Amino acid sequence: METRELRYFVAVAEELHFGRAADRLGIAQPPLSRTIAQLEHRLGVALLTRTSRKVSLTDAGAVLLAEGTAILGAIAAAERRTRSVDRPSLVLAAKAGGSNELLAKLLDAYAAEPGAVAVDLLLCEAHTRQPLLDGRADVAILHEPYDSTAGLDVEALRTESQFAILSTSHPLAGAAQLRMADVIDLPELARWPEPDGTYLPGPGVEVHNLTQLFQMIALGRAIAVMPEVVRTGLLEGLTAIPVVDAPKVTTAIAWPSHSRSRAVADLVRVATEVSSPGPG
Amino acid sequence: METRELRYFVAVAEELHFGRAADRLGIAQPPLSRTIAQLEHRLGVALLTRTSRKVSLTDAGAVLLAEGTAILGAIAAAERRTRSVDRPSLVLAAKAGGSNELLAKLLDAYAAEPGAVAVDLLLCEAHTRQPLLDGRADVAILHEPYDSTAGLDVEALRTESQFAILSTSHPLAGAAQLRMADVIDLPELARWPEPDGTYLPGPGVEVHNLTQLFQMIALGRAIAVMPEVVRTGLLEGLTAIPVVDAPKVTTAIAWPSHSRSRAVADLVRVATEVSSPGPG
DNA sequence: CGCTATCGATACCGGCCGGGTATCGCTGCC
DNA sequence: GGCAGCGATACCCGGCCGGTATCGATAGCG
Repeated sequence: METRELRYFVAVAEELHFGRAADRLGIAQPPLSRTIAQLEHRLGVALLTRTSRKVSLTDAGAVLLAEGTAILGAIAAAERRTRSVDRPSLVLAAKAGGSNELLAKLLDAYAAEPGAVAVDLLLCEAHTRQPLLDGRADVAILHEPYDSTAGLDVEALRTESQFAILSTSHPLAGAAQLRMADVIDLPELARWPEPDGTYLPGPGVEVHNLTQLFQMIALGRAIAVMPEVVRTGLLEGLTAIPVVDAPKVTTAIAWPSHSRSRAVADLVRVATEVSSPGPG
Repeated sequence: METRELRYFVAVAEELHFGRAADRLGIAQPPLSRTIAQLEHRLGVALLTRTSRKVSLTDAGAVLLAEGTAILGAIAAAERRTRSVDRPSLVLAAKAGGSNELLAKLLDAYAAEPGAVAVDLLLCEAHTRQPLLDGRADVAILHEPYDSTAGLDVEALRTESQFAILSTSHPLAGAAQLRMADVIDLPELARWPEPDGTYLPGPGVEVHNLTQLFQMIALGRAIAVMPEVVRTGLLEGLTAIPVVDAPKVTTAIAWPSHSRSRAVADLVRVATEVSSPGPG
């Protein structure tokens, strides 16, 4: 199976439309049809069912789509990592607006290490997992269970309970504490994008970063349940109320499991030291 | 980067010889040289340093070799899994001769499940990780910390302490218990292959499966430190003595982290049920 | 019920690229 | 210094990839 075939198949499987997929790939539609047919022939399985009006995935196609996107990400990652060997530097992916205090401590402590390399920050709107998988980042700060850690090596840094963030004018703003049942069905509960960038259907506002979320909350248009850490530096007019039965959120540092980089190992070690209780 | 380029590069990087690599790939040497040069040009990095007498890897080449073999394995896995979607069956990799009792219970219990599919057993000489990565197996039984679980999802099944296995005529055979310091430097300590099939240098006998190991031990040519489970059905003339400070060994069931197979999920659940304490 | 727009498949053609053979240039060795 | 081994280069050929033109099927519509 060639990379080209995989790229073409993934494009069609995502678009479910040969014309649009060909467009996205920058080629004409006939060679695309032919390549997919060849791939199916060689695998001996139908990947797509097509009528002249509709294209859909078979079970086998769904499997190949899942594995194929992972493989294409791994290839992109391999290229980037291979290219950047000679200029040692580290890209750390983190969520914009989140965990800033931990991040600052980590960067300071790592910079003081002997043999520290330059650390570039990749601030992501939401998910830090994708850049890790496709090689745009070497290490990522993420939050379980919100972010999936499948296929990554992970070191937990700290665990926090969660708070409801809401406008001080919200009816629930006076409560001393809340339970998930109090908030889970509220129509103003903000919705985050899924890893693929789409939103699950629902009533709440669609937000794609923390700044936007906080503005929405301040305007009384949204509420959210978030880890304790975002309380620091909360906007005027917002309040945080503990949600006692919300699942604990673990802030963790993650890296590709086959990473052999000295710099990554150092950064992870510093991260655990910085976040562990005790002096330092 | 195309799969073909990656295959070619990995062949050269492993052989460190263009002629042999071309031979292994079934092509002539000139197109191989040309393809590698193109790859280097496109990546903008030297992957190999060649004199007319010797080929060696650059740092960048070492990175690409590591990532490339993983990618090629993933591609092979994707093909196999895609092909076998329509004929649901499951391949379980296990070490030949190890954990047989657990294995039997697992297979029996799973077969009794509603919706169980056929389970094929892949009995490996040593490492069950590789067949999992390259798609020859869907699930594997492995032992931490002996086997690396990087990139896999793992469910621990049971944890055991370790025993020294030795001939009854061995000088240490009479001891009630041992410590690692008693055995670690013994010249007859058997050596297992690394994941790549090679052996680390050392004095001990090179063994590649349990049967062979036990024969060597019975002959007084070797000793080994192994999990408790191998005591059941120990050969005549062998004895097992607890090594009190040896690291605990965890038997675990592992599967590729992006697996979405119902059958795998069922098998893992049954495995945890079968191995958990209590009735059943 | 037929016209039409849409969409994937097919037919066919041209250029590029991947693979082959022949050969060169370099290097270590007897 | 002759020779053998090895990778690079030169050059040719055929197949495959991508393009245009067109077909066949189907859903929507009046």
